[in-house]
Amino acid sequence: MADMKWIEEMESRIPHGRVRTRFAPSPTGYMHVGNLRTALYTYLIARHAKGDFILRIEDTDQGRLVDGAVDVIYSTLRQCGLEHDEGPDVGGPVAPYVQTERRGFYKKYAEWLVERGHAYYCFCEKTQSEEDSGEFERADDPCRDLAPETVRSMLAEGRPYVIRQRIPHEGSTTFRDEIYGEITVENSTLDDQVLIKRDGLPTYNFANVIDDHMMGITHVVRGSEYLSSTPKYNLLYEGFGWEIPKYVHCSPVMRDAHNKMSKRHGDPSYEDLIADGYLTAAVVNYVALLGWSPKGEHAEQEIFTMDELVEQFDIQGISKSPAIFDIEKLTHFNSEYIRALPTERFAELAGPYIRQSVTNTAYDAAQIAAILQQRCEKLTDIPEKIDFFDRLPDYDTALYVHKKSKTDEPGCLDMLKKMLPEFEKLDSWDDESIMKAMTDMAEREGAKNAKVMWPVRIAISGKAVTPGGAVEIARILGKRETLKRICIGIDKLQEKA
RNA sequence: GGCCCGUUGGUCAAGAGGUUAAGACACCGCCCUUUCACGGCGGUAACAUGGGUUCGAUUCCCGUACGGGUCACCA
Repeated sequence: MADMKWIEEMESRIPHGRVRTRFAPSPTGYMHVGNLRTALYTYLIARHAKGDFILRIEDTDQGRLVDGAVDVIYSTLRQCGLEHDEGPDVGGPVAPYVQTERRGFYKKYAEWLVERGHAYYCFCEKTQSEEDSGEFERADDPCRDLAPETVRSMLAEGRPYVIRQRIPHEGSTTFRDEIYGEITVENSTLDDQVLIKRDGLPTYNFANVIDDHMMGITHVVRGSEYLSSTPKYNLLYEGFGWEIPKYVHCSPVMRDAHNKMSKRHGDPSYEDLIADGYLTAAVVNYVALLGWSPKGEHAEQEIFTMDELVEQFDIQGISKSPAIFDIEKLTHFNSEYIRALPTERFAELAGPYIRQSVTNTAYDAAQIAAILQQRCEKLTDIPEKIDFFDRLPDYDTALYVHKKSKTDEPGCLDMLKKMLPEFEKLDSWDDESIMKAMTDMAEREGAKNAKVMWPVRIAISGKAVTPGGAVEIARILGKRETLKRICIGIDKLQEKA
């Protein structure tokens, strides 16, 4: 007999009258980009409607259990600004929020569903070969129409059983997805899926329906792989006489035209991207636009704060077709975010990367950060861009000739020789003085500024491409080191000549 | 294979019967420039396909092709 008292008690706890969404990850130890996007959309739908965002942990797959995996979920959501209103850590009106702690709930609902005629006990023993060959067709299931007293006695005997959903043989089921619209399928294509397994635990599909209902979820947001099981969900809701939630099925995030993003194929997870030097805000912004686009006056906007996303997000803007993850476009977003950072904040983030290659603390990290910020696409680019500070430049590979021939090799040597005493003469070593020494020289020589600055840059950095120009680099290097490097450059060029 | 879904440039995408078919990334060119970058300007590049419906289809309908999903006592 179904425990109606308990069910009524549970039903009375369900919040009504507000939008409630849930993110229900399985704790795997990392956050897929696709999962992150689902979490984001789920969060945005709730917040946009001033509703509740709930975190539920689906940890029933003990085989996949990973230590500390739940903490990864908490910290990722926190970093991304997806704060939940209810969840295992903060509690809430429909606790518990961890599926293993809800173990006992499902069977009670399943028993009730049996009484309502939409599920039945099945005592069939299936061999593995029958299972594999699909020999047992749903329509054939002899338990579907067992007499009640037979069922009672078999139960009393302690015969093992599963509980199956009773799906009508005739007719069709129509459900509405907020993105895909109305979808109708023939009931004959649906099978009497197992709700409660032989071990008494629910199947994923059943647990989901029960949890979503018990938690008052109004918008079920999930991957499109669940589209084909949705008719069965609908039949379950109908069988219980419950209000059907709105479904929002999101197409997958792909690695290429054929495959989903996956850790297995070496595709980056959220934490991999962060380790690769991407900023959380850039990742979130990019991912938001991967499968969703704003409408109306904001249709052209690409950079969004979380508040703006909450304001603008609209289910109508979610795309039906899969989107391929494009690391180059993410990189573009990242450089936009890096450039927009307050200088102190960038210095803070860049510090560790700067020290990876500039170990000499005589060189001020803040000054180096200042020349880097506008020219850095991701944080991990930093060490290689500024490796010349610690190491003497490699003049043998340095380019002494500008690709557009603004300067030429003999001119370079000449110019370095001329600049050496000018720099030596300087009393103060600041941008203005260094610049003036060089522009004065250019003027005297009747040459373009580049004719002077190019060889100096090469001599002191050994690179054709540097963050900042000759002036900034000379300033940070200091007068002594700058002079030393120019002398070496002169020697090298003379050797070559 | 059955059922379901999808298909606009290389990628993300706008478009809602009549548009020179937006915009962004990437790429190319020019300008600016103290290199690169940034910025500015410009360029290459798309409606999978065949039939309808219509005065008119990227837009609506049907078929085909291609792609994806799903057909577990996994989640």
